[in-house]
Formats: sequence, C-alpha cells, structure tokens
Amino acid sequence: MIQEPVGTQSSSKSQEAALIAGIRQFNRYYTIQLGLLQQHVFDSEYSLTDVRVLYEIHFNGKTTATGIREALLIDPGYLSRILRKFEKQGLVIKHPLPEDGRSAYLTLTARGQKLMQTMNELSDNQIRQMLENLAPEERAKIGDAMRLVRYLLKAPGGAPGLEDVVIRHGLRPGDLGNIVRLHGEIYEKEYGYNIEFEQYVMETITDFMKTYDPAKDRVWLASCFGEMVGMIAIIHRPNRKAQLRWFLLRPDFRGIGLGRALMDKAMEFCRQQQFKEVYLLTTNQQGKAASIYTKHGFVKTASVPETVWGQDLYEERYERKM
Amino acid sequence: MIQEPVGTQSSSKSQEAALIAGIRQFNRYYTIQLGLLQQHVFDSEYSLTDVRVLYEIHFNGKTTATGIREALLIDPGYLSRILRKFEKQGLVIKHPLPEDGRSAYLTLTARGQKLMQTMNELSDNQIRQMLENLAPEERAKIGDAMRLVRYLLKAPGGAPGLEDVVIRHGLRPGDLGNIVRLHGEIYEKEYGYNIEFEQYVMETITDFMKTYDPAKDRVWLASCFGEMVGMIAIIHRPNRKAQLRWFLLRPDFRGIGLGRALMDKAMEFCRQQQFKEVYLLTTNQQGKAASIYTKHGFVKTASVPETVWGQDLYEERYERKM
DNA sequence: ATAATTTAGTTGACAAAATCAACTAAATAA
DNA sequence: TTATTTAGTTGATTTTGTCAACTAAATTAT
Repeated sequence: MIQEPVGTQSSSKSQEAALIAGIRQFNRYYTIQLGLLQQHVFDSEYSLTDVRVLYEIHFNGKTTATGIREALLIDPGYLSRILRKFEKQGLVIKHPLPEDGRSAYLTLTARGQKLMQTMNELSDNQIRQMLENLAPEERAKIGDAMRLVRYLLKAPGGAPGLEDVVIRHGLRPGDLGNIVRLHGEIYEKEYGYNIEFEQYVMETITDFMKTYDPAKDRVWLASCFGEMVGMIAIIHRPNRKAQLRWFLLRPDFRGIGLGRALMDKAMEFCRQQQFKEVYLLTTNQQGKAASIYTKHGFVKTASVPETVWGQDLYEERYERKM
Repeated sequence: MIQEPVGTQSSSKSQEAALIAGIRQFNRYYTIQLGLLQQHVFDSEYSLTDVRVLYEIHFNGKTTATGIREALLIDPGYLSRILRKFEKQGLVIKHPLPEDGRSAYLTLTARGQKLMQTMNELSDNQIRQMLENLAPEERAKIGDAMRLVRYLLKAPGGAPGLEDVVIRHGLRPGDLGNIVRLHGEIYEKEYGYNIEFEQYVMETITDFMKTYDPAKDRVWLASCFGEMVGMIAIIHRPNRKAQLRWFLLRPDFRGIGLGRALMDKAMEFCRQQQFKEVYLLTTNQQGKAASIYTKHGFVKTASVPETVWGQDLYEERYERKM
C-alpha cells in the first residue's frame, strides 16, 4: 500500500515504469487468456493467418488480394497460396475486375460464410466463457474499461461520439455524489475553483432534494464507458416557472451534439409540463455555455457583479418563454 | 445515443451481444497494436515462442523443461530443440538436478540476461510509443482500466490486495462528491437505503465543511485502479474530543486489512492531536463494522431505537479514550 | 503509338516453426 | 525385481512463412 500524502507525488519516472510494467503484465495475461499464442484457431484446421484472411474478406465485403495484403501485412506469395486453397475448398470466389485484368474481388461463398459464422460463434463462446463467472456489473465494467482503452489509444472509430453516450433520467443512489464530483472536478480544471465550489454545489443539491418531486422535476444524466460525462436538470418553481440547473459537460464530450441533446430533452420536458418560463443563473465566466443558451432561445435578462470563489464575476440570468 | 429511461432496460441478451462484440473489437485492435501477429519479435532473430521460453526462464528463476512446457503448452520435442539452440548460443545453462538425473534447472547466462533486458527495453519502448500522445491522466486511466480487467478476469495474482490500494488524505475537488457517491451506492446495495440516505450524507458533509480545519480534521481516501474504495475521517469536537465519521469500505475491499489500515491512520492522527476521546455514531445494522470498532478499543456507550430511512433500528454510540 | 516502368498476382525454391511418433534413461510403483 | 511412468531427446514430416524470379495487365514517359 502506497502512502501518498497530498501534494507529494512519486517521481513521474518511476510512475511511468510502474504503468508500463502494469500494461505488460496485462498483455502477457490477456494474450494467454485469448489463446492468441496457439497456432490453430479453435482446434480447427485453419491457422491464425487463414482466419485473419477469411475475416478480412468477410468483413470488408469486396476486397482484392492487395487489399488483404496491405491490411494484414503478409507476403503476397503466401497470400496467393492461401487464397488458392480457399478457392479449392469452396470458401472463396474470385470475381475478375472488368477494369483491371490483373485483380479480382474476393467474396465468401455460402460455405465460407457458414464457416465464418461458426468461427464467430466459437469466438463469442470463448468470450462468454471468460465472462461466465462475473456479475453483470463486473461485465459492464470490463466492457467499459476496454472501450475506454481502445478510445484512448485512438483506435480507428474508437473516439466517443454521441452514439456511445447513454442518457437516462431519474435519480439512483450514487447519482447525487457523482453530480457533485463532476462539478467539482470540471470547475477546478477549467476555472480553478477550489473545493468550496463543490461544497456549494452540494448545498444546491440538498436544497433541490428537499422539494424534489419526480413528477415535476427531472435530472438527466449522460454517461459513456460507465463514466458520467454530462447532465442537465429542470426544477419546478412557483407560477408555472422552472429553473434549468447543473447543465454541464465534460470538456472531452463537447462539440459532439451532447449539449444540444440534453437541452432538447430538458425543453421537451418543459413543454410537457406546460411551464410558461424557464430561467437559469450562470456567470460571465461560463462563456461557451452562454452561446448554447442563446441558441436555444434563452435571453440574458440580468447581469450583476459579484465576488465568489475568490473571483470577480458577473452573475447572469437567462430566460426563455415557452 | 441510447435513451434508457429509468426502470427500463434493453434485453439482457442483446446487452450481452453488444458486450461481446465490444470485447472482440478490442481484441482485434489490441492484438494488432501489440504486433502479436508478427512472427519475429522486434525484428530480432527470435520467434515469439523463443522469446516466451526465454522469458519463462528469466521470470521463473529456476525451471525445468517440463515447467516451461506446462506453462507455455508447447511440444516437448520442439522445446528441447529451442533449448539446445539457446545453450549453443550461450544464452541458457542447464544445471543437472542431483535428485533427478533426467532433469536440469535452466538459468540464463549473463548474455541471456542481457538479451532479455534488451527485449524488455524494446517492449517498454513499444508501450511508451503507444502512450506518447496521451495526457498523464489518460495514461493513468489506461493503467487503471487494464488492471481492472485483469483483476476482474481473475488473473493469477490480479486480485487487488492492500498493496494495490493507495491511501491519501486531504480533500481535492471531486472528493466530496465521490464520498457521497460511494455512501449512496454501498448503503443501497447492502441495506437497501434509498437516495434519501445519500442526501443525508451530503448534509453531514456540508455541516463538516463549515467547520473544516485541515489542521484539526482529516479525511483519508483509499483508492484502487483509480476508483475510490474506502474512507475514514476524524473531526475535532469541543473539549478535546473527536468524532470518527464516514468509515466505509467497498465490500470487495474488506478482509484485506484496509479497514485496519485506515483505522490505524485515524487513531494515530488522534494521538498526534492529543484528543482525549474519540466517539462515533452508527446503527445496529452495521454489524460487521462494530467488530472493527471494538477491536480498536471502542466501547458501546448508548443504543437508542429510531426509525430512519424507512427502517427500524438502534442508533448506537461507541467511544474510545485515547 | 511505342517503349519503359510500375503494379497485381503467381510460382518455385527454401527456411523456419511446429508436430508426431519412436526412442533412451532415470525415477517410481507394483 | 519387474513394470510403468516421467523427463527429455531424436528423426521424420508437415505446416507456415519468406524470398526472389517470374507473367501479364496497367500506367507513365518518350
């Protein structure tokens, strides 16, 4: 157990060494786990290279030999022979290209597709077996962790988009703390606010919970890879008014339409509830958010100078008629 | 983007399919990333199997051929030849066993160790290259994610122990929310408390923050794989007394000595601060925690029946003279 | 338009990696 | 003492992968 007092940190060099050692340990373990070091895949008559070639044809629809060669970085002569074997076995068909007499598209025959399907099922079963002793939430954690790794390593197509984000509403145990945490972390990073701000957010949530009515109030939470990445809330107020609060996106999830998606949900809810007016309070520091507000029909109605969190700023009020 | 209203869930079957597809996607990406599909490791004259054998000898200290064969699942004849090659190249030495004339311990020569070191450096560099475009916190996330996967898949030696846990004290932005979250999640899971309990925890923290004095109060946070897994706090009270609060461990981190480690830190702090008495408030529901309290010299001094969080229970007070 | 060059893929010769079965010698069990 | 098992070796062979020389179509240069 490492004792790491606040402010102190082990040297970044030894930190890096530990990280690398951890990754290598993972690699060793995981490659064995996957059976990647066996030469015959799933005890079939096909080698790993065979299967990779088949998979490439299956996955890429129409490819030429060169396409496979470039994707898998294998010797053209070797590939040529593999393809001839597949052709002989009735797994693959060559369709000569009209525009290039040297090349041919490759497609799987029905038999090839069936083989591919069997392989896929075996692969799925292998993974299922790997997961079988895990609780559902542990499985979810593994899935999230792998997606996160792939995304961070900039896997092709791995960048998180709106399609990776899950939005839900309603409050479950753990949500309140998570909302507070995200505010604390983001505002520290972006504006240098200290822990007093997080404390303030906690108080606003405590206030909110005292009058929380699931029928009239709603909190939406957006998460990705199991991490909370954004939120928005609508709170009913007297005289058919409502307040928009806790609109926040993690910086790396801005610009993908998530803010708009959250705001749309909030506004739709306001219409359903037949609120006449929605208002929100912010500061001039949150400049970028302001443009989202105005884009969604909010108008600045007040701007009052104030000193909070050790910062001189203007508290602003935005309103929107529904 | 998936809309997942509270209470509704996509079928567990399609959920599983998505999880498996995600894992396979990770596997495909990661095997390429690692260059596992190349036959010669790091453009050296050694094959992947060669390197695995070398690594096994290096890592396991003293092994016999059978030990390697069983660990790597390779043909004994093949291994025999590989070992002879290594011996001829002066990488490995056989030390005949006195107690068994058939076998021999295998050790690396200085040259073999040097080769191993070079390989390790190349492997480290490969990983370093993989990480080079990442921010420090992203690197940490990858390390955490991989350790989590390994742990969840029950990798040998992957179960988290006290040595995987980092304890720090002091409050940073994000901590307050995290403390609240963990309380909300654990108490829901273990005792079925609803979100009102989380709200209550938030209020206790708000109260605490109003009088928080880093010199007299202290909060310790334990985390593992980047996740908060436990905590404890000492709060100064009038008359040289102190209150112990928020002593909580994630269930999967109990029984490894973490509770004791946290309690030790708390008690040591109390001695340093020269508090005369430490007390804590709990309920009879938290039975297991009680035994930790008594083990650390706390004595039950009060037990009052109460109805909170929709539960009939006894509020208990424990005290310890310092 | 023709020649030179490049590209896509094939083939032969080989080397390396891995497997299988038959074997030896030491250790253990009957 | 004999039979059986275990640890490791060796020979024969297959599978897998590499390299270089080749053909034919496509592209570029002259």
